[in-house]
Amino acid sequence: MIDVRLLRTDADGVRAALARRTKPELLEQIDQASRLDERLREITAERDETRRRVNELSKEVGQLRKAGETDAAETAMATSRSLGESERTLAAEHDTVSEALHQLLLRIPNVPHPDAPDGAGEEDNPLIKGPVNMPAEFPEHQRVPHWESATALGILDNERATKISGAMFTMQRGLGATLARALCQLALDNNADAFEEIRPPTLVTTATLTATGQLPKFADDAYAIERDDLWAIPTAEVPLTSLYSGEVLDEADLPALMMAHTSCFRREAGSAGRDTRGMLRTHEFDKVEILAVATPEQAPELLTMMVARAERTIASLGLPYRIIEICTGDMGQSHHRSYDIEVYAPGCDRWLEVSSISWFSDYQARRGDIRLRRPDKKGTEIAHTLNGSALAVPRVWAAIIENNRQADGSVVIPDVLLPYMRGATVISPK
RNA sequence: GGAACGAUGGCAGAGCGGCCAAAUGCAUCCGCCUUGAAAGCGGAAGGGUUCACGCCCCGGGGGUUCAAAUCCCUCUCGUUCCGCCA
Repeated sequence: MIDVRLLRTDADGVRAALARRTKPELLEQIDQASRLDERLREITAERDETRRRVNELSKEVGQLRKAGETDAAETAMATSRSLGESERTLAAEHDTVSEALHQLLLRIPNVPHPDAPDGAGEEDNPLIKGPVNMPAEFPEHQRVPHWESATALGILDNERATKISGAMFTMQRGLGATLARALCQLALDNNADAFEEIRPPTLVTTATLTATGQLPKFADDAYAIERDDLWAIPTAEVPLTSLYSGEVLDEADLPALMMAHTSCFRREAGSAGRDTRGMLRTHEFDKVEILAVATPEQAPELLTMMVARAERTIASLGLPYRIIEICTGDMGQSHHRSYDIEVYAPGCDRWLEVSSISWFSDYQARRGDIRLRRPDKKGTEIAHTLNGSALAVPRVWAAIIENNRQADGSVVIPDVLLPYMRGATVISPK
């Protein structure tokens, strides 16, 4: 949620910043929010003045009663009673306008960082680094899509996953399952020096899913368990961001760095038929997420640090990769600045997004009410949040299967994963 | 799932419907005292919103009343007991 006060003091600045997202309808929404805010302030002032008089009169009633002046007390009560009527009307109007403004603000995206590159969409995302580890050409045996080679190796059994749970669910078996878990372990171990490991719940309340920005706008993309009013998390970002919601953190305790390995659940509504093969897009997958709650000053450096950490893990696997920055037209609604790491998969001949690292400025923290207190300052301020995937399993798994495929059809396991593979060094055909 | 009790400031814990933003203790900060500290003494100190006056905040929501931390309803969470259970 953007700061309404910013809208008040610098409406033109907000307009200009959001115009960079190249969504014309946003500007209309901002104007509407400004109008609602103005109206809200008028009503609030009027309501508060009425309340002040009621409070005043009520005190008088008490004093008059005590003094035995019953008639005067009755008069004051009558006045207060009629004021109470108008107070109720004003309060109702206040609540209506306030709710309308709130709903509108929930849907207005974050302002992009001044240095975020301009652009209309995906095609304008600038390349920041790479390609790294990219061979001049790939031998024919690497040009096999993982859904074919992995199925042949017996480590991917999507046919049975579909039987059990329906389309777009996957299942790894044997060393394939071990490999998936090894990737998570690697990502956790690579970040354990700085990040506290958390094992959060994967079912969360509506309030929690709203705080991170998934609701109300993306309700169709999340699995809902209606009977209990719970939602399955699409990413560990959701519970981790809300870990400190409603709390005031001491500046000395920041940044709070957390990581978690969880299943992630996505309905992928609207993407039926796209990327449905193999492990490119699935309803349930494993991911290791890293996340920071920080002061505004700490945030830029943390963003760099988190990108570097995600990169280091990908690089250590020996996969061809590149880093791109997300331009204003392609940025997610909560993002302030954002980078993607992509891995090349020769079998499907595609760059696969395997990590997305973003700085949310105070957008999420305002929704989630995460604040910080400075030692010498009165009051509190809204914290900043950042998060990113340290490693998302399916696409990295797929890229390993394709990139490490040998001429005989076997797949060599990257060295950094060997400690987690129970002695296996290669996945061979049966 | 059933029953009883509970939820108040950083923590603990008072609080006859009006004198309650809220006692007291601990913790914190600033003085005094001391070579320095502890103890003792004196003082300061909640959050949100507003340019400000003010308004709002005693788990959330609703109600009664001129007036609610206080009464009523409801939800959530916690504790204890019973039941069920991997």
